Amino acid sequence: MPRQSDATNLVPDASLVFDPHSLGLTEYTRDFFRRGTISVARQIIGAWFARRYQNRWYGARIVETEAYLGSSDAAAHSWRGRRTPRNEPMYLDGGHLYVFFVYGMHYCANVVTQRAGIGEAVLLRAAEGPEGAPAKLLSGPGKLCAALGITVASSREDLLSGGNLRLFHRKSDSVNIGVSKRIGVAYAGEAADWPLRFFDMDSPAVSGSARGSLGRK
DNA sequence: CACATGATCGCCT
DNA sequence: GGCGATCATGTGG
Repeated sequence: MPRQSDATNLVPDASLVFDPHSLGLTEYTRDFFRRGTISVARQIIGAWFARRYQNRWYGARIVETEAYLGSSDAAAHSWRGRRTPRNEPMYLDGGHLYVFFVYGMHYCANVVTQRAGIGEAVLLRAAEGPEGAPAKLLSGPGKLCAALGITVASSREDLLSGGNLRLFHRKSDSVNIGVSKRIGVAYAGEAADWPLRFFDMDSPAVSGSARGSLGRK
């Protein structure tokens, strides 16, 4: 058995197989991701994050995100303009993926926003699989990556170059969106209280137990 | 339901 | 050397 950190291209969960085209999904344009990070974080609630693996598509509907606002945001890896080998993908053009490894065992996936050199991104925190998938299979950023088999091997990938990772949306979808402070960033001073977490209030797959002031069980 | 804790390791100071 | 954009499991109310 390989150690976890050696696993770089994992198999997605079989329950996530789906067909993007039969669902009437379309892809975003580059300009969509080059806009304000908060807008992108809100608007990709309800979008489908998809990975092609061995000629099949696996995907899940995003139900929870967080915005990370670059150099002015003490919770962001790009705080004060910091650039390291790990966070370098944050500075790619909007529409790329930034994946990092935390707590010695989990991966977290972000969609880069704004233009190259800015360093902002949206963390994908939770999603729902297609019908039939276990309700809480992707109910957390680490679980989301595990279920889709995403690791740092996918960092730097472009969601808009016809590759194996993409983001789809359906034009007419409307979602009841809740807002709260971000999870797990208590160290970040006043930025810890900024209302930058967005979630589908009607989804049972939202991570943790706190679902905002209107939280439901 | 609300905490508390252990697991585990790459990254940065 | 310390700690983290997490998760599962445990305890107690």
